[in-house]
Amino acid sequence: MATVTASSGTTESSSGRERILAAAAQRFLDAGYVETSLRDLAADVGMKAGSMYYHFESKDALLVAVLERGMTFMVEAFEEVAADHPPAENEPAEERLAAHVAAHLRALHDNRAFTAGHVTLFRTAPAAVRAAVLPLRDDYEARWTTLLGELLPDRSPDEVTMLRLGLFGAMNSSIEWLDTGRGTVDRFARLVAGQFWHGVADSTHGEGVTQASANTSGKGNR
Amino acid sequence: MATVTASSGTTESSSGRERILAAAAQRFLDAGYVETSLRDLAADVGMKAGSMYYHFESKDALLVAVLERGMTFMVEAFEEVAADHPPAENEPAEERLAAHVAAHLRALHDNRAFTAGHVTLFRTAPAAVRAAVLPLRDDYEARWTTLLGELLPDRSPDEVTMLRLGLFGAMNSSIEWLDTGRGTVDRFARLVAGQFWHGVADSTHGEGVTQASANTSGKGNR
DNA sequence: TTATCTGCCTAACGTTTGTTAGGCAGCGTT
DNA sequence: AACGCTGCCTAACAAACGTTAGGCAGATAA
Repeated sequence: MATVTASSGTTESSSGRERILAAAAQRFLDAGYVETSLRDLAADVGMKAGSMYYHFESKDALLVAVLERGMTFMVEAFEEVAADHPPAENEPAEERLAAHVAAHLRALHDNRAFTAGHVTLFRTAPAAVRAAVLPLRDDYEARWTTLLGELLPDRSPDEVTMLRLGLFGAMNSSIEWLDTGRGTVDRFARLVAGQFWHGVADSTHGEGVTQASANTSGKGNR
Repeated sequence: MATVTASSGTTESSSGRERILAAAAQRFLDAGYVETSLRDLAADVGMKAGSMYYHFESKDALLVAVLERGMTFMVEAFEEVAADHPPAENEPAEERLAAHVAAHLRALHDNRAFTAGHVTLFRTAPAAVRAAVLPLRDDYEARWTTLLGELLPDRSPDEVTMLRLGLFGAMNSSIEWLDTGRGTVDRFARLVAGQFWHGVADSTHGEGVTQASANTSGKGNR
């Protein structure tokens, strides 16, 4: 199986490559990987299909580049919050969790085009693509596992793992229904963090998530 | 846009149609919809590609049939539990929730091949396919919304909707990592139900979810 | 001026895809 | 015996796909 590389290359910024990357991310998100043709993609950026091979060695490499950037956004957002909420301080666990949940959701939705691929099309991506992106994903997941392990010292590692996967499922699935918008994302973040920590039976919910723009019927799916 | 029908037809049971349906469900789950070719699919059931058009009018109709069956499993499982846990009795809300969570996860994993499509490939399915399956989906979601509304009378409808979507995300994403097996699924169901209701800070977790066969590194993705 | 590199285009290639028209063996019914 | 239905096959179709080889205008450097 041929390896697929995509990271770096030259000085990173050339307008052509960047425009292809952005258009590809958007199309992969809207239509999926296989159903996106290089000809349509090229038309988006005012090129012809063959021309894109000057910037990317293959369609697979394009997907790898999109996914790598997406996961890089997530890792950077995590690191930023981790710096502000170090484990040493005796900050309440609930607040540390809330900060990380908010950061995850913000990074996810602010860079939706690049990050959503990890939710929607990583599973069925070509094997070579998955292999190329997996180290970055494992890295991010390991940070969360460590964090939750610190926050829940009396839970077994297996429980921590399953709780993390459940939390990821709750957060990441919002890609498919939560209307983008800072206020909305932050409100959902508070709801999820509060629910994850205190449960839903707790009557002391915050200021409330009213007027949330949830796509309640699913009919908005295009 | 041409409509796509698939439900019923004859007496339902003819070996040919049924074998195609099962093989298609499995292949769609493993490889995705577009990346599954009718020729490979036909080979699975010992046929040639053209022969399948005797049973299904198109590839899209095949996908519709798979998704319809999957959602039917879910609805039936819900109804079964709803009959045993009627709203009238003053059963603790926590127990009603736990029963429904367990039923959802069991139905999901016991019929994995048919149900998983709703998680993994509904979003990017052809528009005609989504339109054909959407009524069944809306029906199932409405049952859950009603249930959660009864269980959480002091939450706003918007909050209920978002909590449901979060719960669905946590449950449904397990399709991608939870090893099938009755014991495992039931243990995860108890963990999720307990976490959703009491939160993760509650120290009185049940007998514990040890030895859970979670695919912790994600490396198991094929 | 000449040479080199960047960035894109044209035109084609081989392959794979969903789909269809027509045929044919086996069976039960009349 | 003739008929019709079921269930599958063969062979081909047009369309779309990812990818490649070669070329060409413009800028930059020697």
